[in-house]
Amino acid sequence: MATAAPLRSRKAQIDRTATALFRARGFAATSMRELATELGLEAGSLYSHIKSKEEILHRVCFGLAEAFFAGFEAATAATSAPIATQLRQAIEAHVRVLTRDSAASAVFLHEWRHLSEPARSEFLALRDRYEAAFRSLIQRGIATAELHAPDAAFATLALLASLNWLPAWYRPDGKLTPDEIAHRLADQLLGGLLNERAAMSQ
Amino acid sequence: MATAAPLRSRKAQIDRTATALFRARGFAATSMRELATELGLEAGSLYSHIKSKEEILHRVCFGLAEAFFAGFEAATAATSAPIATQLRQAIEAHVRVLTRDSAASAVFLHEWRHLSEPARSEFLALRDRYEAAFRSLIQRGIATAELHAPDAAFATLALLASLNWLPAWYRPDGKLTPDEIAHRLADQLLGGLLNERAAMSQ
DNA sequence: TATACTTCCTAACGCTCGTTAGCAAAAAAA
DNA sequence: TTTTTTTGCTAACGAGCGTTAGGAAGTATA
Repeated sequence: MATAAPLRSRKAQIDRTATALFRARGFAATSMRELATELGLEAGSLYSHIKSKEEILHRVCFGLAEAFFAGFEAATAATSAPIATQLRQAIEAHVRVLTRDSAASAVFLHEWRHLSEPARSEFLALRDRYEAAFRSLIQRGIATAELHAPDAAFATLALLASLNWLPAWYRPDGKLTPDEIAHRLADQLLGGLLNERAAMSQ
Repeated sequence: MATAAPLRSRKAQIDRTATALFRARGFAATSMRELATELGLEAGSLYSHIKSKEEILHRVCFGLAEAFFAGFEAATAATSAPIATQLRQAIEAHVRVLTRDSAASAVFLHEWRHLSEPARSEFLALRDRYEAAFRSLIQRGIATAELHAPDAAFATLALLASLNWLPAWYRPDGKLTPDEIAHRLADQLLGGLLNERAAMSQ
């Protein structure tokens, strides 16, 4: 019944469309009938491809978690590099994931609470691990005097906060490219953390 | 039928309880029956005090908007003060509103999309005005060379982003008082904006 | 005491929800 | 060509939703 060669599998199409709806209306306020209409289907037909509404949310949330971890690990793979450099690259990697799919990012950031147990707890554990990785990096930077902050945990939260607000205002057709945004954000956020001497080399 | 003197009006109790539920589960996923149970009532009884579910959301969102504006205007009333000082006080005022009622703040930040028109547009207009007020302050700071940033709009978004993530991690029983948090956040966020010379006087 | 107001109840309304069962047609594989 | 897989339909299920009508009991006011 499919007309031409589908660019992506039907399942992937459902995920993409659902992600956009979840972002715009929220998970709970998005109905399967709405999603089906958006895809030109009837509600029941969705279940030939997916198991449940929550399954979609699960895939989106855990898929993005994987992307964030992959970005961080690539950014900090060069363990001999200056901490400030690693942190800058981790920030830019984080921004790149956020901008590559800002709808999925918004869902990742706000809709995870609609996961039921045990997925919800698993998700939060992942998020904590990610946050801890950033914190550890900043702590090491403070220890080596490359960075300067009164409280590493506090600085980490403020840093991730700035980054994670991005999907709320980022527009793919805006005047700044994702890379420019990443660079500027890193500049501004590292500005408050860098030690004056180290700042010269950045 | 009321037992003792109610500390607050029933309506206010409903608002408070609903706010907590809206924050925890989201507006759409919170049912009136759930809210009623939390208050020891039946669902229908709520409607002796309120007109609709959305009316509660409306009150929370617009009430907080008012609080934010009041804080900003008080912080910037001394127009002859250095821009950096005004900005610091505006930041601290914002944080104080966020910490005074972090549940309502979280609802204000995330649940406004469930307002129906025209309330939704009115809300967004208010939010834009508030953001513009911050941006204007920063722009003037750049113009007088008190502040330093490549792009005022960008700096404003990053600044408010850091602040608005606060309700996500703030705990009233944490080790930092609201004032300490406000002060530290202001320190860290102004750090990236202050010109080096002006920084001495801060 | 009579009157009004506040507060809450029970019962039900029309509606939408996520999901399932059973079937059918097209596409792909054999 | 036969078989299997993919994709989609219609119809309906049980449940929960926000909300309302109408009544009753307690409290305050006159």
